[in-house]
Parts: sequence; structure tokens; C-alpha cells
Amino acid sequence: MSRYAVIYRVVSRIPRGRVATYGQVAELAGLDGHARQVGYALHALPSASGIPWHRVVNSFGEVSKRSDSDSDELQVELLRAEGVVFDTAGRIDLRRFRWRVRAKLTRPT
DNA sequence: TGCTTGACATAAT
DNA sequence: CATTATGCCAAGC
Repeated sequence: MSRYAVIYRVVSRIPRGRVATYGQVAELAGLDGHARQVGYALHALPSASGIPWHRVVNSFGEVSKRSDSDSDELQVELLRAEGVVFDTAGRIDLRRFRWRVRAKLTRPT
């Protein structure tokens, strides 16, 4: 199985209205630490793949700006359409929208 | 075939 | 969470 396939599977598992970071996806995909490949996998991902790639953001909960097109805007729109709220800095409050599947990553203060 | 770049993360400063 | 440096895998040239 390609590493990409695992990544896609994990991304597909992200609940609607929730977001996950590249690092988290990488960890869940078994690519612990290889967050870069997650982003690259999504980059190579076709638009019609049905994968909710827009639910994947960087560590700051912000939509990463890529070299190509205005897909970043699209990603924001898609997330907002799912109920995800962006603050004035264009970032997501991970404390509320972070996809918690791993208690290890959650920090209940 | 080999080097550079890329939707990032983490540790150190 | 600021910046800088390093690591990882795959794709492009």
C-alpha cells in the first residue's frame, strides 16, 4: 500500500466540521513525523477524489498557502460551510475544532 | 541517475 | 507562537 493511500484514508476519517493537522494525520497514518508527505500527498490529490483535504491544516490551525491558485480560499469556504469558525487572523481555534481522536494530543488543561 | 523543491513539524534560540 | 535549522518521502527536471 502506498503511503498516500494511508494518508487519504486518515483524511477521509476526519469528521465533518472538524479539522486535523498535518502532523496529526501523519501520526495516524503511521508516518509519524513525516508531516511533509501528508501535505505533498494532498497536493497530488485530484479534486474529484472525494477526500476532504480541506479539513487538513497546519499546526497553527491556519490554512497553508500553497504556490498554486486560490484553493486556499476554497478551503476556508468549505470549512466555514461545515461550521468551522475562523478568527480575525484567519486561523481556526484548534482548542474547539481540532479532531480529537487521540487523547494524547488533547490538552484538557 | 541525481539534485532541488514542496499543502509541514519539532527542537532550539 | 517568532525565527532558524534539520528531517522526512515523493515528484519534477
